[in-house]
Order: sequence, then structure tokens, then C-alpha cells
Amino acid sequence: MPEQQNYRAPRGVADILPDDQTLWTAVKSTAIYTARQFGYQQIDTPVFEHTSLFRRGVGDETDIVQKEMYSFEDLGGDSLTLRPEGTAPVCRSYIEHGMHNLPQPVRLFYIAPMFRYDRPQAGRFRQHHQFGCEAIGDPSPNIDAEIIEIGLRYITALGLSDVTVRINSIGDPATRTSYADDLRNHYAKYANDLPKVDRDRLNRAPLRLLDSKEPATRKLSADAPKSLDYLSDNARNHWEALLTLLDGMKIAYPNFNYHIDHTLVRGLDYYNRTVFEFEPSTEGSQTSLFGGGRYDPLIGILGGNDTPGVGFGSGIERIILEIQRQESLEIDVPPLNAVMVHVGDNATNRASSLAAELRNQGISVLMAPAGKSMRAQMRYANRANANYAIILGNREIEQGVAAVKPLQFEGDQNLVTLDAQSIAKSIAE
RNA sequence: GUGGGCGUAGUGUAGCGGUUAACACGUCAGGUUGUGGCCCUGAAGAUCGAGGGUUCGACUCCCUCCGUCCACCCCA
Repeated sequence: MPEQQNYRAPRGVADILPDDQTLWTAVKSTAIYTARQFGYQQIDTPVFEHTSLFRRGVGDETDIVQKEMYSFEDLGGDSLTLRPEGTAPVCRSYIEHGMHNLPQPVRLFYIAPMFRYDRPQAGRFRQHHQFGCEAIGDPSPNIDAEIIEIGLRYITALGLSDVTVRINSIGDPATRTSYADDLRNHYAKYANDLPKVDRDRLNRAPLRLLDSKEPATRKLSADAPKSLDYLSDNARNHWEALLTLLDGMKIAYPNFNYHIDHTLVRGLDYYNRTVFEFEPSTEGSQTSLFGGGRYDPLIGILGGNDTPGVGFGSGIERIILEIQRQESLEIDVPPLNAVMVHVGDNATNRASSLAAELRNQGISVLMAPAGKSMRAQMRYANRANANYAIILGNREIEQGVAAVKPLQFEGDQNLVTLDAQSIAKSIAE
């Protein structure tokens, strides 16, 4: 006996099994449909990119780059990284393919796997899938509102309710720096009271203290300076225009409500101005369904001409968990028209060619396992949830007929002339 | 990286310091003469996560490791 390893999927990654596929397909179809309703076009970028794309784009100091990337060296010595997020690759593609020559803004969407080395837990995986939309080349608040509206329409189409939109503006890079300084000073006054985790973050990422879960820090956050008070005139106008547009959304989306959240900052360096998240009012922690915002600096950082952008990513696994929790979506399993039951060599041979002809007629046909008893094949047919069994035995072959038996409703089986058209017709009725 | 819960057939569970580890669902085969669903019978399928220890004896007690789930960090 050789050493035998029992293989299982690596930690944090999962098979999407047949039973789950109908729901997955429904969610992905809804995503595609919704994005197209807004004129977004699909793009697929490679699963891996040069590591430096993410170091530059996402930011060297971010957690993603610091500790969550699946990076490897290929045989040619290049450092590559499995995509941890979708925005930087899409922007890379925008630059590489000269999309600034297309009518602006360029509206793109993707449905793609993302990879992050992280401890798995509920709603968090090392491979997960995101539906994301990016609008590149338009600085107006209208496009921010559009991005948020896509998210709204998507979750509405999926039947999800009780989803809260949190929104904030973190200003532009210049004001953000002075804001960060003031924030640092605010907390520094009480540095001794801060828990260790937050003291460590004080210098590195002061904005992150705002959404700390440490009670001591939260207390201090109550009267911490707010990013909205630091906006430049332009950023303020942008922000107020966006809020007006969002208020207007309440007509078309009566359940829509947003909350301005001063503690909402985001962990990726490229964001400026608008940031937002969608989250359900569920217990639990890893529940954020969407995350997004404006990333005007990014294209420039990646070597393109200064070009504004805004977008979101949403986790499909989390959306599915939420759909299941809310039981918000009825899924119809696509029906199978017929199972071919065939006993005896003559019948078995004829069954294959008949099934092929039936498929030409648009009938889906599942072959029952050859060489098994009729009872076994009928049981198989039953479990397959097919609408009809098409039964071929020696008797039928001799008479030039097929027995067509309904499986999903009461009714007698009929003998039908043994040709594809007649059988297809009897099944279509 | 840190903390907690859990690890018994494909799945969900039961079990007890002591001879063949149980049940349900599922799978496979049957219930006579070629026909599913319900019912009945039978079969296959578990080194009781791994290693070590305590004991006359451990699936059952202890330790270590691994895995998994949940939480922190962070994010989708």
C-alpha cells in the first residue's frame, strides 16, 4: 500500500458544488444584467499581475500588501501576485489599452476571483469572488451616485432588504494630510489610554483609529475631528452635490437610506473623496457586502495621465450568504426534459442516436446508465427530476416505437413512433 | 499573527472506561414474468482527525500536533 494522502481543498478556499450553482448563476446573471442596464461593459483581467502593480496601486502600507498577498516568483524571475482586488488591474488595463481615447467615462464591470492570504472565517475566504464596477474618466458627483445606484439596483434585484449604505468623504490628498495630523494630535493627547493595537496604529494609519472596535478608543472617537470639516471647497461642493443626488434616489428606491458615517475610512490608499460601504443589519462581523469609492489619484500613480475614477467591489460569497439568510431569492432549477431508458443492445444503440437527434430538436436528454436493469434506470430517471422517461426495450424496437412516460405528473405512458420529431412533439405538449 | 468551540461511514447525528461502534438520509442490489416516486429486504461504506500517554483495557480520560468553524486584526 503506497502512502495515500487524503486531499482536501486548501485552507480558505471552497468548491462551488452543483447544488449551489443555480444560485451562483442567478447572482452573476443579475450582476451582469444590472451593470449592462447602466451601460457598463464587461472586462476580464488576468488572475495574476506584476506584484508592483498592487504595491504601487493599493499602497505599500496597506494590510493587503503587507500581509495578505499571494506573491510568487515565476520561472523567469518575475514577481507576480494573485489579484487581491479588482480596481488596480482594471486601471492598468485602461492605461495599457489607451482607453482614454474612448468616450469618457469608460464604464467597466467584472466578475472575478480575488485572493488574499487571511485567516478564514464566516464570510471571509482566501479565494472569493467579486462583482465590481469602475467608471473611469469622469470627475462629477453624478458618476459617484451612479456607482452607488448600481449597487442599490443589484441588491434590490436580488431581493435583499435591510441593507444600510454608509457613506463619507475623506477629502483630497492635501486636506487628508492635515486631517490626519489633527487626528493624530487628538488621539495623542490620550495616548496612554489607548489600547496597544491602536497606539501602534496611531502613527502608521491614524484614520483607522476611527473605526476601531476598542471601547477606550471609541470613546475618544466621539469628539475626534471629522474629515468632512476639512474638505476643500471643491471637495465640499462635490460631496454636497452627491448627497443631493442620493436624496433624489429615494424616489426610485423607496427603501434606500444612507447614513453619513464619520468613522468610515477605507484601507486602500488610492481612495479620495467619496467612500462607501453597504452592509446588512445582520449580527456578525464579516458582513460588508460592498466597498467602494472614488480613486482619482490611482491612474496617475500607475503611470497614466491624471484621470478620475470611482467604483465598487462586492463580494459574491457574502451576497449569497445574505440571500440565504434572508431567503430572498427563489431559484428555479432548470428542468431536464427527458431521461433515456434503454435495455438491450439494440435499444442501447438506438437510444444514443435517438438522444442525439432529440438534442437537435432542442430537447435535453440524460442517458440512464447502460447495462443496468430497467428498474435501476427508472430509479435513476426519477432521481434526475426529469419530466419524461423515454423507454426503449426490445419490444419497442420491434414495434418501431418508444414509450414516453411522464414522471412529474400523473398520466399514462404513450407509445410514440420511433423518430425524433414525433417524440419531441409528444414531450413538448 | 492572537483567542475560543468542535473533530465518529458521503451527509447529519448517537454512543460508552470493556466483547461484532448505532441510527437516519444518501449509494448499490433485490422485492419473479421489462417501468420510477411510497413501502419492505439486503449489501457496501468509519484505521471513531493524527501521534503519544494513563489503564489489565480507550472512540470514551490527559497531552501534543493537525484540520475545521467562530472571533480579533483587516476586508468583499
